[in-house]
Formats: sequence, structure tokens, C-alpha cells
Amino acid sequence: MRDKELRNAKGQNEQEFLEAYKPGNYERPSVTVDILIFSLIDKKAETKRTVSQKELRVLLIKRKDHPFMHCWAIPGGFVNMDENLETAAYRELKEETNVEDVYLEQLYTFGNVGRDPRMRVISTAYLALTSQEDIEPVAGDDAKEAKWFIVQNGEQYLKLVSEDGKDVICYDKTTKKDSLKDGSALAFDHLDILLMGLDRLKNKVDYTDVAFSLLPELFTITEARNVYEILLGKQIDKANFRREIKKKVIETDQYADDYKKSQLYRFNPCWNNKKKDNYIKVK
Amino acid sequence: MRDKELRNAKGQNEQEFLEAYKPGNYERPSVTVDILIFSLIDKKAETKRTVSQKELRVLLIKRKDHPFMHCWAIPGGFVNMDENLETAAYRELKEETNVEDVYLEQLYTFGNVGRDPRMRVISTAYLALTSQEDIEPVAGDDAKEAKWFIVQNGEQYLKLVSEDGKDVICYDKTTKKDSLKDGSALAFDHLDILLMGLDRLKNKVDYTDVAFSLLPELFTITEARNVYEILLGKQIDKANFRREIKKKVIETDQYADDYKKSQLYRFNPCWNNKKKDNYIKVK
DNA sequence: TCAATAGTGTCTTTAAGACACTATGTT
DNA sequence: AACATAGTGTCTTAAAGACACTATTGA
Repeated sequence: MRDKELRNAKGQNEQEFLEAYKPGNYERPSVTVDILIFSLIDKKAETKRTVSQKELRVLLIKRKDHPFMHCWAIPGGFVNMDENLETAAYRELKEETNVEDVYLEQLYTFGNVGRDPRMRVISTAYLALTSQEDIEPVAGDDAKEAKWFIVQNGEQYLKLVSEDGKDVICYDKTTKKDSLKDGSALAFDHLDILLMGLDRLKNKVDYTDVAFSLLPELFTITEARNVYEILLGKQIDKANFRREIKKKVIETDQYADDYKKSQLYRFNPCWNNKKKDNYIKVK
Repeated sequence: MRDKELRNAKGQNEQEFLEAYKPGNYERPSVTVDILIFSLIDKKAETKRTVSQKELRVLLIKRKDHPFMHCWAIPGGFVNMDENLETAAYRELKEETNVEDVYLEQLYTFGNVGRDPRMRVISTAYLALTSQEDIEPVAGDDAKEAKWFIVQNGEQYLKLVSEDGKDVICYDKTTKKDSLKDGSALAFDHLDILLMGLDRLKNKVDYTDVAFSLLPELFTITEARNVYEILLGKQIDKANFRREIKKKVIETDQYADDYKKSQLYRFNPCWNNKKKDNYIKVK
């Protein structure tokens, strides 16, 4: 234990020091959190299909004032002095979606000088995943618009289309420009945040269990594969995928409603305990 | 392009808005950067050896005032209003070590409410790696002490020993307590930062090239293996390691001074271009 | 000469990928 | 009946690990 009675150069012990301490009147940046909220949604059936396909979507809000007025942005807000960064992220998340049961992880902190023309803002971005499909974006107190945007993350471009189809944001990864007549990129550096979030998801899919945070309690293996394919952006062999995923799930005695042959599974959080045992053994 | 002449609810265009904008007098947290600076150092020979072994070390400074007076801490400082987070990290790094040519990456942002008893401080931690072994810590203007600490990162405990052997910090990972009579843990939440940094290194070693940032321009394969072993905390089969590492290096016609059979290699930054080609092919 | 190290060769085990095949449910 | 999908079996290929062996150097 460190000795609280140690005295500093001015002869103060720690308590005296803290009482005498006045934070200087230095200029300070504002600190905010921004949250990328992802979930899945049933894809509109293009052909007659028996099983449903899913799509990835992200929640965006429309700015009502300068700067970037009328631009779409990632939801976020100021960090209160009495709340942790993560707490602030949870609070904002709840304010935007009324959802509480989510996967949440810190993504990155964006703090470039000019990222907000009004003032210096340091923003810590969080990544949230939820399995709920029935989330209605909450209209904010300032009557801001909030919409889900389907994420089409191709190799050449990223395309965001609002669920009603009225708003489209298109970004060309090669030319690094937003390239659609009626589309404008996201506000601030929010495009960077989104791209980093998608990248993080892609990377973490095959060495963590993030995919299951997007899936409901019970799911078919085909649905799980569908999620992996969406996040990885490529097709996966169904036989090989089944072999791998079976290590991570436990089967139920239930079957899917729409296709009775599809068995339902649930995620098994203990699946990697065995692997850890092996790991220790190796050492 | 977004139209700057759009007018908001008050009838302002963007320029008018920005000019009229006064950042509110909300309380704001202080924003700092902390930097974990790692490098290697020749291990003191315990037995007569022909080749030198390396150890990992981290730079710490000794606090001269409350809070955590006389505790060791990770170097860092306030972010100026006109510099990016990363710029601030570079600046602090140079102030502490006079080294500029380093690998630098953002680690995590620590922002819990009580982490600094004086005031609310949000700190973005950075991870720096340098290959230079001859770095003398710069004594700060406030005459603060700075020392390199050898990192012994075992499974049960983390032990930090200053190069002169006078300071020892020992942390028991299982009981989560600092467990040495004369040792006290690091200041603030800096132990968490250090542990996260070591974890990040361990994880990134085998899917990135961070290890080479700790190695000099020319190195033997044994030295490279030594670094991997230190960061991973386990022994590696030399034949298998050689097979893997040879993909990432190019050989020179030079040989080590101390043991003439040891061929010297240099890192080949283009080694993964081929792999990327394959990756695209797969898709 | 001897011990330590650099470096090679090869066998085994494991993981990943490709692909054909059967079975079942839906229309 | 025709078709889409669930689910299985098996072959091939690539990566990872284990380990014995030779060659060279420095003391």
C-alpha cells in the first residue's frame, strides 16, 4: 500500500494536495462517444425462396443543423463528467434504440484537429451489435430523423440504402469519393468510423464469436453461415462451415418454422474452454 | 458536394453558424495521451554464452507529486488544442526518449471516472516499439526520474525490474495484487494499460510484422526467434520458425560478428504482397 | 576435442478447402 | 414430379508441429 502521508515538495500530503488542487483553466477539448449500431434484417425476397436471407444494417441519424446539415451521421453525444466512456456509449445507445442487451466494444478514438469545424472534439467510437430485428429508431428530442441503412460493403464501393429506399449513400473505395448524384458522404469523419467498424467486424468474425451477437437465441446453421458470409463478404462452403460451427453450438430438439428440416441451434459460450485446455497442454 | 448555403432553423448558413457558434461552458474532461514504449535490451549473461539473448523493456517515469507520489507511471501528457492525438503521442515520445523512428499504434482509450483523483481525465494510450537499444531516457524538465524496466511477463505474475535492479514492481495476475514488500503497483490505471499493451503485442506478433519493429536493420534468424519467444511467452521450434520467417525476410551476404555462421537477414516489407494476390484469387 | 549453435530434412498431425452425394420438405 | 434446401461423407491440399540429423564455430 502506498503511504498517503508522504509529503510533496510543498509539504502537502495527498489529501491536502487534492483539496488544494485546482484544475487549470487550460482549454480542453470536448469528449464525445459515437456508436456504430449494427443489426440484421430480413432481406426483401427477390425471387421466390423458402428460406430468408439476411442483410446487415447500421443506424444513422440525420443532422438538423450546421455543420453537415442534412447529412447522415453516426449517433453519439457528449460524455458526462460523472459517467465512464462505456457508460456514455450505453446511454446513447439506449437513447437511440431503447435496446439494452447488446454486444459493445470500443472501436477507436478519433481526435484529429479539424474533424469538427466548431471546436476540438475527441470522439471514442464504439461498436454495438444486437440480435433484435424489431428495433424502431427512437426519434430524438430535437426531432431528428433516424433510419436503418442496409450496408452493401463491396470490394470497390460501400453503399448505404435506407430501409425505405429514399436515402442512398455511396462511397467509392478506389477513388475515395462519394459517387452518387443525390448522395453525399457521412458527416464529419464518420465514414472512417464506419469503414473501420466494418473492418473490425470482418477481422473478428473468424477468431471470436461476434457473429452470434447478431443472431437470435435460436438459429439454423444456414442462418449462421449467412451472417458469416455477410460479414466476411464472401461465400462459404456449407459442408465445411457446418463442420466448424458445430464446435461452437449446441443443438436443440426444435426445428425452424418455415422449413421443418432445419434444426435449430444455440450458441455455446463454453465451446472454447476445451480449446483453452489444449492451449495450456501445448505450453 | 454539400450545399453550404443551406439555412438552418435560425436562418443561418454554415459560415454564419460557425461564426456565431460559442462552445458552451460545459465542464470538459482533460485529454491526455499515455505511451507504452517498448524496446529490447541484451540480457545479462547468466552463463557463458556465445550468442546474446534479449529481454523486453518498457519505459517508466517516477512521479514527483501527488497523487501516486513516488509511484512509477507510463509517460504521457496533455493533448494540445492544435495537435492530433497521434501527434501528441509522437511529441511525448520524443520528449521522453529523443527517438523518432518508431512503430506507433493506438492501443485503447481509458476514461473511467475515478482514474485520476484530481479531475476527470480521458487518456488515449499508444503503443510504441523501437529497435534502438541505446536509448537514454530523457530527464524531464521537472527533473522526473525515468528508467527502463525489464518486463518479465509470466503466466502467474508480471514483474518489472529496473535496469539498475534498484526498483522492482511485481503484480500477481491471479490474486490481482501487487505482491512484493518494497514494490507498489503502477500509478493510476497504468497497470491495466501495460497489461493490455503486452496482450496486444502477443496477439499481433503472429499475424502482423510488429516483431520486426523491435529488431535492428540486420538480424539473425535466431534473434528474430528470440523476439517472438519473448512476446509470445513460449518456446518455438527453430526449424519450423526458420521455415516461416524466411517468407518475410531477405538474406544478405553478411554474417554476425559474434558467431560467423549466423547469416544476417533484413525484413522484407513486400513479403505479403504475394499473399494478398492469393487472397484475391481465392475470392 | 568438446560443447554450443546454425541450419536442413522429413515424418506426422491437424486444419482448410473442394465437391459429390443422399435425404427431406415445399410447391 | 420437380426443385430447393438440409445435411453427410470423403478426398485433396496446405499449414503446423515434432524431432532427428549434419555442419560449423569458438573455447
